[in-house]
Amino acid sequence: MNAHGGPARPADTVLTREEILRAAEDVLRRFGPAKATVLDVARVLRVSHGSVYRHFPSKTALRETVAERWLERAHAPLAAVVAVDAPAPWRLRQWLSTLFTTKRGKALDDPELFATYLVLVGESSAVTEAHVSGMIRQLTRIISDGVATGDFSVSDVDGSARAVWDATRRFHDPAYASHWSDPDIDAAFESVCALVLSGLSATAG
Amino acid sequence: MNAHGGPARPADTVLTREEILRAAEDVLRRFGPAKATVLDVARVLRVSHGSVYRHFPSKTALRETVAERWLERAHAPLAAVVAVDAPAPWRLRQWLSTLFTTKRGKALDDPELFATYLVLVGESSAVTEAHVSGMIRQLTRIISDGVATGDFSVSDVDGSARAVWDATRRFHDPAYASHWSDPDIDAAFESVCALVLSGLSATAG
DNA sequence: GCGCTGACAGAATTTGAAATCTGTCAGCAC
DNA sequence: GTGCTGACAGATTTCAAATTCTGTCAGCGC
Repeated sequence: MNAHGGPARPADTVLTREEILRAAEDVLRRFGPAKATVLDVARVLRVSHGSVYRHFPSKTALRETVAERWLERAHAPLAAVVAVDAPAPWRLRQWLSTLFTTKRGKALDDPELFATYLVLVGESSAVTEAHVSGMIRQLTRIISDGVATGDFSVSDVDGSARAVWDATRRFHDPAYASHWSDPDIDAAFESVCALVLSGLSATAG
Repeated sequence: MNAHGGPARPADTVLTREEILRAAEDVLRRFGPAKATVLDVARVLRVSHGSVYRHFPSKTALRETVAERWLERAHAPLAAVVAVDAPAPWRLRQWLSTLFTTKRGKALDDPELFATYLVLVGESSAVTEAHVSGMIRQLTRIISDGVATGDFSVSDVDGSARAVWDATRRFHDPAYASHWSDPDIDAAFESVCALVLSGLSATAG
């Protein structure tokens, strides 16, 4: 830490995108989304704010990139669940449960930081949409595996993946974060999970 | 209409709760939730604002009552679906579809008014909670009927009703109102409906 | 007595002038 | 040439003064 509270940075080194992103995360964590300014980021890095604009075309672009990185890091564990060698129903339940647990953990562990990233992600519909497509693609893979093995029986795999995503929104949509500490949230999650899994594996239809 | 734009009111009549509620709805429609004041309501009725406080203990209580009435009126058609003589799966689908269509209609027909009532309802968690319990009670009735006739097979009727409510949130939670004009919203609704109905009627599980 | 009024205190909101920030760019230093 | 600076215009945000609102209540008129 230096006099400005920012991380020491070699004075005779070129400024990198990565350094700026780290400083931006730092400033956002400390000041929150409403107060964090490009000037603050530059101050932490001990450069002029003009230098920041050599690496990012706008404050918005910088914040979008920070949001993107956060989403990537937060959901990294999910890809592993998709790839694991296990029955599709188990993987689906595991995937949903990991998604819920991870997000709830972040929300309850540091609510302020979570709220900050919520704002950032909410600012950029493009980033959100790309991220959601990725999530639904993972669901599609699990479901189509299940159909191949006979564990699942659905007519429209893409539609079902979308339906699973929508049906479980209460447990992954940050809009509901304030309800994630309800005492009966785990029971509610189990009920919806059971309903969804039963719906996919139904022999009737 | 009089000089103040409010409905004419007999000058030599006692002020009633009902008149105040109607005036409040009028003012909220015209000025929106942020600008509507008790003084405005009194102005429309051509009385002093002290008179309004003889019938409602606070501005909050007045707004809560307005919100309550709106929820009641908006969801009146649903009770009929619960009571109709038809197979439970049909009734459940009809109930969900009516809920979605009605709300979407209100949201798209007059977005400003819808947003106004959204704010009012959001202000009072007590009103919301009571309303949601009522909705889930209706779901419970349909599902338990279905279990009795063998159309549905679930171990926990209350839990399933809650799960159906949660799984269909994207189509009735006003937080999603901005997505209700998406081009593929009907397909998404059908997918979730199919998943839910299949999940309830599953013979496996 | 009964219903209503209107003045009042404290709380909340509005307003607009001052301060700060975003984004650009000519020019400096190496 | 390459990377950085800092002054600048226009946009946005802040802050405190002034207005408006909420909730109460003594008292008026029928």
